[in-house]
Amino acid sequence: MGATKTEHFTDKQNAIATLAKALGHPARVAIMEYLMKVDTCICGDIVNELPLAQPTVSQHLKELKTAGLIKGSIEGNAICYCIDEKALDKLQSYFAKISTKLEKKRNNCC
Amino acid sequence: MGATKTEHFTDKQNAIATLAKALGHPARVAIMEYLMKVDTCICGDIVNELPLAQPTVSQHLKELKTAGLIKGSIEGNAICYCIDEKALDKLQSYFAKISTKLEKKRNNCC
DNA sequence: AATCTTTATCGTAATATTGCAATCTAAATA
DNA sequence: TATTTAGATTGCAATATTACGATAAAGATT
Repeated sequence: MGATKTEHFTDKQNAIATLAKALGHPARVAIMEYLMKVDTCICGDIVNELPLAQPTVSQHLKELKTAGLIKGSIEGNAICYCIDEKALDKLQSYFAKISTKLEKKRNNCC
Repeated sequence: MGATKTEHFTDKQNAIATLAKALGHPARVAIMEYLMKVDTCICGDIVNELPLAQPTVSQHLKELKTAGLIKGSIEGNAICYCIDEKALDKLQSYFAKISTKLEKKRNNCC
């Protein structure tokens, strides 16, 4: 088939999967890291930072935006993209929670 | 094309992307959560927990294993899967670091 | 207004992913 | 040894992703 059976899983599982999937490509990780690095949100320039053609970068940006990881506001004829902290907080607290749980168990197995 | 240009990105970016990609499917998130939930690592049963056929689950397990998120040891004619903490630690510290950095900047933009 | 600049969208080719039925493998047990 | 059981592998169909050339849209600049 090829289509994910999202309806069989919980909303939370789907939400985490969506965020993780959005970061499941090195170009998108690179974009996030670039947006982190520049102190104020830079407009444009992302294309020059990446070894990919402009339409490809635009597509990756769209996916990050759809997933809620970044937001973009129009700034003249350029667009100002920056990180949406809410989504990253979700991921951060999710993995923090898991790490805490794992700590408690301390290798009950394997 | 369709093939990711991994060679253009840093090892670290590729590593994070690989881990994120592995969690980019709700079934795999569900598997991880199930392995978290059961106190000791249970052998088998994962198939019964998921709304997917056995070959499909087996494939998802393989992907999680390849990404380094879980490890499996043979236990008689069953297999004992459990979470590999190292990979989760990587993700946890990655997002923790990002969150700290974002905190410092406090919405310089947008 | 004509042109430039920046970003999005369309169309398409190459490749990857998802899912399952059928089948195989190997240890366990009858 | 024949059978059962747990899990992997194979093969295939449906769908998704990745990448880019060509082109469009819209504000900026000349």
